Amino acid sequence: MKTSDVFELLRDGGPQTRAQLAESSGLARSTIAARIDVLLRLGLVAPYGDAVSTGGRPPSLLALNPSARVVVGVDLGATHARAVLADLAGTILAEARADLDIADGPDVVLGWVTTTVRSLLRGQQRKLADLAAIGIGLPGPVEHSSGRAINPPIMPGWDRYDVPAHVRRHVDVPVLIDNDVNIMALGEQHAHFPDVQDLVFIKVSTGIGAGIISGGALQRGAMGTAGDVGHVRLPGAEGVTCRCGNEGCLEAVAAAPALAATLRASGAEVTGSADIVALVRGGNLDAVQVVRQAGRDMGEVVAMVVNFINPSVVVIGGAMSGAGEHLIAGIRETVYQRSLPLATEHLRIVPSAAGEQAGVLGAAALAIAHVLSPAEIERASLAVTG
Amino acid sequence: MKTSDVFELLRDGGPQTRAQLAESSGLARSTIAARIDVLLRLGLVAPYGDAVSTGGRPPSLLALNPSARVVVGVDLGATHARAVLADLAGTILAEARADLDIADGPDVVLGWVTTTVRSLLRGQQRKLADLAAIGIGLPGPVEHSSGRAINPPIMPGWDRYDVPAHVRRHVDVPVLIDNDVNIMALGEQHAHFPDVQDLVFIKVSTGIGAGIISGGALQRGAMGTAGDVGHVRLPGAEGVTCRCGNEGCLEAVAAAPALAATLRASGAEVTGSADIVALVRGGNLDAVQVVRQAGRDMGEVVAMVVNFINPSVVVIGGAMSGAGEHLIAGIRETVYQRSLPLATEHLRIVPSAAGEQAGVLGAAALAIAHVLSPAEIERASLAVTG
DNA sequence: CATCTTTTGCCGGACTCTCGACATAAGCCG
DNA sequence: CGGCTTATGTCGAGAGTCCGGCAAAAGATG
Repeated sequence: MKTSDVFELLRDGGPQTRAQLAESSGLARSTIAARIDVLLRLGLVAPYGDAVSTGGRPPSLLALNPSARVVVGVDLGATHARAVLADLAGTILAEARADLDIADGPDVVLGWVTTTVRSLLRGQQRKLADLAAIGIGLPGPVEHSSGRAINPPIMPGWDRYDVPAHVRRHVDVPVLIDNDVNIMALGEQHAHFPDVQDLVFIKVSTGIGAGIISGGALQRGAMGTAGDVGHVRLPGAEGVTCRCGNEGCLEAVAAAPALAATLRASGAEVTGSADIVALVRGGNLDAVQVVRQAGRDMGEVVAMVVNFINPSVVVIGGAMSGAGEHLIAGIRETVYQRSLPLATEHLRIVPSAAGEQAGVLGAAALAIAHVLSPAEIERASLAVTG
Repeated sequence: MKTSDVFELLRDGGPQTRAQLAESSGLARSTIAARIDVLLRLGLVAPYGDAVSTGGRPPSLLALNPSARVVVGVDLGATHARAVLADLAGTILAEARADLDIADGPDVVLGWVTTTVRSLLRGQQRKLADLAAIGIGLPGPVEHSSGRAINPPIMPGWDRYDVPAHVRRHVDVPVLIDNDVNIMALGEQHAHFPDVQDLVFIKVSTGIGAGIISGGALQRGAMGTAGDVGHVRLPGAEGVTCRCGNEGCLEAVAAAPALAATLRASGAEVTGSADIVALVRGGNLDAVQVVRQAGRDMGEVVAMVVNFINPSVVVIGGAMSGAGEHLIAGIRETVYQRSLPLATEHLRIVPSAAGEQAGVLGAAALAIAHVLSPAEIERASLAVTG
């Protein structure tokens, strides 16, 4: 049983002919043909035109068929909900969003999710059977294995609520749940750093959190709460109290509310990260300075993260990342000063290329990873052959 | 091909009868018998006495046979070298150590290693063929896959030196190389926390470093330099310069040299961690206070690590850990104050139980993990059947 | 001591997997 | 257009795997 192996070859080897597959796998052409037949019947693989003939019958190229199935990725934030319909390559086919308060509780929010899943499918003339899985990101600590939020601070009514069960009652497909920052990390990796094994995504908005991909795998920690970088005590920030009850936290100094407060003190009218970003984009010097300083403060923590987990890419995302290079510049300034040369030698610190879509892309990636896992492929191929 | 699966069942299921194995694996008794036969011939499995009869012939219990093969674990420090001969359960059979300067270079140090391997084997009447692998820990950044040290600061002459090749020229067995703190983490996990998937080992002596086991796997980072926690900037330590060139580093405040300097300033005669530990053990109040404060300072960083990677166990080891509960108490004090409740709920912060042996135990564990990996088992069983 | 129960070793047969060969399809070339 | 080259589909044979049954072994039981 290893039709999944053939699939893997095709997946990360690009379009190939049967002969090439036989060559690189060591199996006989006839065996490969049988495997390919299964994958063709599953729709996971499709002909990809003919290659150039070398004098005889032209070989037919085979490639992964991204449109065989679709997945839905859902990104639930504190006050927004976003969903995409994506094919198996992660390409977005349709989008939806709503201003939805997570505090309205599972019934309301998941109700939106299930109706949106159906309407997205309808909008693309896709049948329910085409849907392979749903990935959902939640703004709080999540036990990935059970799909439940655990003591989430901003999600009243969600504590230990069985999200997959709820969704499956309405749409019976596998449902994968993870933390919102984790899926952003996944999304950025999937879409822009497919070959990077060690990536840290830092989300800056109301709070500051990190998603850690190390050794190629998402690191969730013992309780699923890994990635908290907002409450590191920052040198020089003594006396500033944070909503967590301690003082000197990074979040109390460099997250959006703190920057807004600073700017308000000098007369500007700002309430949230959007306003700050607007000011920076408008060239307001105060705002630029404040953001750059926030970058320096964050750099202190990023330097620590770089020393600790030694990623090859650090991605800065979240609402505040709209302030662009100023934030990144501040971060780089500190990181390259404070981190060890060996760790920064090949380090890239970049703004999120996926932007607001990082979350939904990651949720889709989570679903895709499930659907295309060897175990799932084997299960599916058994259903076709048997 | 799945004699390795049967082995796994036996490995983490404890002594079992063939019938039980057949039951839990779903295979037929005869198939299990064939697999067991191979494992018996390999020596990896051995009869483990008879179980109680239920009225007929008593079933024979089978269990992993730890003494089938042996491994050597080597822990190389800046000024010491330590090696153990261990069986496949990680039980130490014989030990050796020497005062050896790593700066003497690969030829001298690895010369000691190879001769020690042979003498350890001779001392236990073991043949060279009984040796299954060698694990070695080096005090610097290591590229695990190639077994080379990369730009190691305290290892002149070792940069990119091919350690496995050198060792294999004299003793032709697989040679696994890793960072010294990483193997300590492995050792502590293997010996005392076999079921823990998320463990951070913090070594405190001349420097401060961490070994990270997350999601059950050692996290080495992109360049193999993960785990550096010594050069985090500490709030309140501004102005103290560190050997790394920055200021305010944890290491410059809480590592052994800093503590020794503080104690010397108040008149005590101390040069290294051993002296400090002796003073603390002797009840010297100054020393106790200094160590406790060092604990608090470290706690600041440990709290950060706990928030970031969310381990279930933090182990404090290294020469300074001999100062015992005072150091740990200081760490706990800060961690439980600074870390998030969810992350500390089930967190244990404990002194290293393996102590000075953590390194060699971990090096042995690294070797054992290689020998007992499914791939290696399959390879070996092919050699027996074919 | 004879019989019964349960485990273990052995063996034939069924099943599956994989291979290589052969026939067919498809395009190139004179 | 017919022969040539190369790719693809089909099929039977061989190898290996796994299962179930049977006989022997080892101890319990009366």
